[in-house]
Amino acid sequence: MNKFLQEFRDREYFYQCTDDKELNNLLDNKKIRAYIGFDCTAQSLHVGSLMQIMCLRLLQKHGHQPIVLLGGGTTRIGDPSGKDKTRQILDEKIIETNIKNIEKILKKYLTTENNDTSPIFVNNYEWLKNLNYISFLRDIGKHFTINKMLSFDSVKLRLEREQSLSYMEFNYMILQAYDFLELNKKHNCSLQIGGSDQWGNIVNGVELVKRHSSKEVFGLTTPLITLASGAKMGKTESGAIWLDKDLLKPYDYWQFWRNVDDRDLFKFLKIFTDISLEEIEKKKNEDINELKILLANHATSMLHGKEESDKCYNQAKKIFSDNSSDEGLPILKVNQNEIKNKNLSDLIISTKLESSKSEIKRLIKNDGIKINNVKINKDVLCSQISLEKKNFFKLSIGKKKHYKIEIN
RNA sequence: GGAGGGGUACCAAAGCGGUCAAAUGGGGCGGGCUGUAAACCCGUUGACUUCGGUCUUCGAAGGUUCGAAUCCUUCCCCCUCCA
Repeated sequence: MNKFLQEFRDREYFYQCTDDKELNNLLDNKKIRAYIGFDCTAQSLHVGSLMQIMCLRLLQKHGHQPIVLLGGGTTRIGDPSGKDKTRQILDEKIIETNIKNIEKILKKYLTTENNDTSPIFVNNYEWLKNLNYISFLRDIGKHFTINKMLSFDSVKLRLEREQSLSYMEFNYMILQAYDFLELNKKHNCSLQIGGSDQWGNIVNGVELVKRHSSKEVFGLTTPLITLASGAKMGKTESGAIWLDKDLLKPYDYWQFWRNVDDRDLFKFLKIFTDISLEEIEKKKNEDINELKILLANHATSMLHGKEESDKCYNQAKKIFSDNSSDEGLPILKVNQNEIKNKNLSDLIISTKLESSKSEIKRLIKNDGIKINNVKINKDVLCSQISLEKKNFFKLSIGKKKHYKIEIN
C-alpha cells in the first residue's frame, strides 16, 4: 500500500474513502494536492480539529501539498451537518477576523520549507461571492437532484425531526461541492479530506467534479474520536481546548494532554504526535506518566513551540513534584487598598478565579482551598493572611489550580 | 385535520396545592485513596447573606388561593398514533 495511506491508516486517521484502490494508485504515481476545509465560525480552532491538522502535516511529510480552505463563503451560509438548528448568521467582519486568526494557527503546524509541499491557503469567498445565480444553476445546479440531496443525513435528520432547514443552508452542500470543483480546476486538487460528518458534502464534490469535468477525484474521511470516558474529544467542562494561547493558556493546554485517560494515551500518541509508530510500539512498557509528559510536550511544542512547552513542563514539575515551591505559578497582582477589609472570598471573586461566593464557601467547607499549602476551614480576612515578610502568598483552589497572589 | 402524551435545575427523570431550592441517577466540583489516570468511597451541586434568613427558578404570560412546579385560562414548542 501507498506509504501515505498506510500511515494514514496506521495512525487511525482512516474512516472512509470514496475509492481506496484508485486513490492508492494515484498516490503511488504522483504527488498530489489535497484540501481540507475549516469552519470559521469561531475565532480559533480547538483540538476537535487537530486530527485534520495532523492530516495536513502527514500530507506534507509524504511530499504532497496541502490546500487549506478557510471557508469565508461557506461560513457565511453555515453547514447544517450535525446541527439541530440554523446557526446565527455571523457578521462579515467577524468571519474575516476568524479567518486570519485560524490561518495563523494553522501556519504553526505546517512547514513552508519546501515549495512543493508548502501549504496553499485559499478562501472560497473569492469565487463564491461573484457567482451568477442563473449560470450557477445551469452549470452546477443541473448536476444535483433534489431527490438525492434530501437523502443526505445533514438534510434528512433535520427534516425528520421537523426542524426547519432554510433554503440557504440547504445549498451548503452544493457550495462545498463547488469548492472542490473550483480547487480542482485552479489547483489541480484531487483529494478532499474531512471529518466523518463531512462525508455527504465530500461525496457531492467528488461527483460534481466527475460530472462536470469528467475527472476522477477522491474523498477521505477521518473518524470521530471517542474518548474512553465516552465524552467528545476537545470539550471539557471548563470549555473547549482551544489552539490559541489567548483563549487557552499554554500551561492549560499542556495540562490537557498530561491529564488524558490512560486508555486513550497510545491512541493519542499515534494521532497527535509525529513520533514514529515503531517508536511508540517500543514504549508500550514504559512508565505511563512519563509517556503522558511526552505526549504533552509533543503536542504543546507543535503548537506553541519548544520553549513554551518546556516552560509548561517545568511549571508543572514545580507545582506537582515540589509542591512547596512558589516558583512558576501564575501571578495575580492585587492592590493592598482594595482588599483592606475584604475577605479572601472577595479577593477570589475580584481576581475572577471563581464567580460565585457560594461556590467559594462550599470549597472552603470541603477543604478545597489552601493558603500557603495549608487548608483553611473558614473564610478569612485578607489582612490576617500571613505573608511571612514577603508580599505574596500562595493560593490553591483544589489540587490543580495554584496561584501566587502578590499584594502591592 | 382528528386522538392522546409531554415541556421540571448542566443532562435524564420523579413530584402533581403547603413539610419543594424541588426525590433519584448521570455529569460537574471538592475531599480521601492513587500516579496530576481509571475504578472506588465520602461530601457537595441556584444566588446573596450579619448564617436568623432573603431573593430568583419548574415552557411563556395571566388568573384562582393565605399559599402554586402542582388548579384554571390563553399562547408557544415537542413526541406518539390515526387520517
